[in-house]
Amino acid sequence: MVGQRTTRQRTAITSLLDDLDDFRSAQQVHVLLREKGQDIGLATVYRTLGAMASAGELDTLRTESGESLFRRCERPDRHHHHLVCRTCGRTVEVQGPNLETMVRAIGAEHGFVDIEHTLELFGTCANCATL
Amino acid sequence: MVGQRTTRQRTAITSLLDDLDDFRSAQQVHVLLREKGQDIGLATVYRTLGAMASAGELDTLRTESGESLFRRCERPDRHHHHLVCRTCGRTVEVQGPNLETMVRAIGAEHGFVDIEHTLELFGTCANCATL
DNA sequence: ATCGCTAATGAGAACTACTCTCCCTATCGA
DNA sequence: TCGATAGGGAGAGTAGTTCTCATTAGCGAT
Repeated sequence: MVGQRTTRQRTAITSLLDDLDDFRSAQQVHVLLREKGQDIGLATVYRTLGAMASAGELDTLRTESGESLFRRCERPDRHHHHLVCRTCGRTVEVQGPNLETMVRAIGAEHGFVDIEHTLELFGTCANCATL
Repeated sequence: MVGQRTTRQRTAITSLLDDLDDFRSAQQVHVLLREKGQDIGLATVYRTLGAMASAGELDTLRTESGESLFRRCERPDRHHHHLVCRTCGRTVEVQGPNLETMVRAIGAEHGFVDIEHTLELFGTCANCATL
């Protein structure tokens, strides 16, 4: 639950995200909602996505151009990364089992504490590679 | 060589970058140049940094807030990542020896080919942690 | 040296992605 | 059903970056 009140807008946004598999920007979500007849303010879309993301209900990533993308989280419980097909956008959630410890080790080695990291993988999925 | 002509502005920017170790934003570079008496247009700073980056002369990364940072590349030859202090900006170039193979393995496991990845580490360096 | 082609610059407008302000609306516990 | 107040909408504001276009200046040819 993001906030205290269940509004038409929040219901529309969460149900749209439930129907989508891939990452979408706030702007795309806004347009998709409008196409479904749900005319929701852009600010509300940003607010809601931001709130859901920081509540751990959504995964986020940043495109090269600096846009934030959101997607319903499959494994909200644990830290994970994404393998995204650069052709069709298909996304797989992955975990490098050693990655987290490796990252911490690298940090410690250089005297850094409180390490955070971002890792995104981009590739071409089997399907798109054979086309 | 970024372009065809050696201008006062390009000389100033490259020599400033040579003297800096850490990542700086275009805006910071602009201010630093001004402080040195080199009054160079912000657009020129952006253009030059962008050109140098795509020529592989600079490393780039993006902060959480979406700002682009630039730094003279120490090892232009091989793929590496950065461990950046979120307080003072101190930067260490790191290589996860297993990381590259791990990444490829994860991709293969899901049938993805042609894997690229971005990994950045942010932390607090020993110096800033004790303040 | 100097000429002249045109790459490069600078000032400011424009653009993109996002956040904030402020007032109004609507949810939900009492 | 009431009313306190969380939430929403419109549009202004912001930060970072890119674009436009008139002007300047690098550099090969003369």
